[in-house]
Amino acid sequence: MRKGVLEYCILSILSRKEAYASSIIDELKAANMIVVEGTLYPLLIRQKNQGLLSYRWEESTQGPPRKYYVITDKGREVLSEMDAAWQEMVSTIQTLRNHD
Amino acid sequence: MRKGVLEYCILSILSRKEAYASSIIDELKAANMIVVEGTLYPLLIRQKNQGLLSYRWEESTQGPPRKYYVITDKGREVLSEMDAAWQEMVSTIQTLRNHD
DNA sequence: TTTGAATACCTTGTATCACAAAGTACCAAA
DNA sequence: TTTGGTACTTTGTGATACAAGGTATTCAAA
Repeated sequence: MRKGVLEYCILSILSRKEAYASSIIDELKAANMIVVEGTLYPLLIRQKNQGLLSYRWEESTQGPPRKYYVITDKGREVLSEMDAAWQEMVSTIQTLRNHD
Repeated sequence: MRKGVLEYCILSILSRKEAYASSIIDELKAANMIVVEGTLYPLLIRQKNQGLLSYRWEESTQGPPRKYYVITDKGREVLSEMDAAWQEMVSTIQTLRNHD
């Protein structure tokens, strides 16, 4: 029953292109999903420690350097498992919800 | 970001007919959703304390008396809010997932 | 030159929640 | 009267999301 929707969203965003924390927060916000820094930073570190992400530093002209996260092959594997798990969850809820 | 999928499932099940904890677990299991007693009992108590559920005792021929939970009017209201929130979550994920 | 605003990263403390495990209690059949 | 099945409850632990605060860099304005 452990959900991990947020992890799913992060991997999903990073599967399209690399990004740094603040930009991920913006993208989530644009999708109506509120996440704060205190949630996201530890989560990125966790996913990196699990081998799902790597990162590189990049200078910015607008302030301090940015930590760009990149999804790994293992991250893509896990993402596709999460796709399946999410689809199953959606259809489970649908079953429960329309059961008569 | 706190979702409460499990709360949603419980209200959904109880919106069809009253039930006691063990039968709810069986129904969830039938829908491929594993939930254990130590999760469900506190959750039912929480929802009761929030006024979403009430309960009554009923004797059983098969063992100890059962605590049948019943959804309240407020519970039905919250359930319909959860319906909307769930639909929004599903479409948010879809947006993130298919964004290009 | 220093100050402040903007950007970005990180940490700490707290509350909640799902689970494992153990405990309590009732009943019927062997 | 003991055993097995059913049912409810509690306790302890780990994970996680959040609020709040802290550190550090850059640039522009005072």
